[in-house]
Amino acid sequence: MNEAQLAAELAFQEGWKDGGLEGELVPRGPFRFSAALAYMGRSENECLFYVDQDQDRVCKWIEAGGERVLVEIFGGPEDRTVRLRFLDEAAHGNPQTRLAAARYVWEWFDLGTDLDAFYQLAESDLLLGPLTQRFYGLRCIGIPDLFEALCWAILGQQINLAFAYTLKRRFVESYGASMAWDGRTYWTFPTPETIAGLSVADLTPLQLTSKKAEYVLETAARMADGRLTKEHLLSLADAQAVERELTAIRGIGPWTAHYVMMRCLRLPSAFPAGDVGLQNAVKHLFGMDSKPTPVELQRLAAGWSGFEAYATFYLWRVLY
DNA sequence: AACCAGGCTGCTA
DNA sequence: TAGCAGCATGGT
Repeated sequence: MNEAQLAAELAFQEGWKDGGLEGELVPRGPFRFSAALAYMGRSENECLFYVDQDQDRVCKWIEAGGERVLVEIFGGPEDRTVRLRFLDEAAHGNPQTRLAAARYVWEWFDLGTDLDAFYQLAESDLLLGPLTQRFYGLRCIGIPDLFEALCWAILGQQINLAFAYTLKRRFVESYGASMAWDGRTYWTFPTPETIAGLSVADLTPLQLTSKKAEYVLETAARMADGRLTKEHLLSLADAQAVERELTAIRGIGPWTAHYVMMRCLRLPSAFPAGDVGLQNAVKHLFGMDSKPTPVELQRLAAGWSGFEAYATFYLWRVLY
């Protein structure tokens, strides 16, 4: 573990209050649980967690520490913290399981990042300033599992988000694990081992293109045999090295690499410059009559140095 | 009913 | 190095 990772682990341990059947995560810096919930409820078709807008909570069957636990996640006092309630018995006598699940949620909600520095930068930015007020306390909701992050990005290439969610649902419901609770079915994302054992013909019926099927299979094979791991990517020296490593894989281009760096590896300078959504957000906010080019976007982003990932997430939030 | 969608590969010049 | 066709299908 390097210095930054050690600091992050210490921050988590400070923020996690285990109370047995329930627990609380206290984030660093500005945070509003409702901002996270609003983002997470953007698709009715989400299959990996269930957002209950009426009751202000999200439920997920979390895979952590070698076990799976069903967790209810809701806001704490004044919307400022995240509370966890462990619903099934797996976690009840097991502090290690609770710790692992809490660590997952901490990472998922990016609770270790202090937004103050980003907000300070945004204050003098024409584009970001208003957004940080509009979405105050919003964290970059992530995808802690590397295989899930890569697959989601690959599935979502060059199609609209609604269809991407449909593809993900078919993929998960075909090859993931499930459990039923309170009249609802909860799913975990398929493992690389499971997917690596498939062929293109198993995936095209889900309406993946044959190319996407190949990309997903290749990614699964690399993760199943250990050539590709999150730990290794995190150990690399800089973002460029990570991008090189990821784009060496067929089907993973700069957009997918940066998407994963942003939502899974949490590299603050990750920036999917060619992203259509990003272009549309900027076009919309500036009232332009055509989309900015990637070069124009890069010019804009020059002022966001070190915070490109958060800038991107806040810009995306405008659209959905 | 065109046109677009949170791109990538592989081929040209 | 830069440009571009092809992919291939659902949403709006």
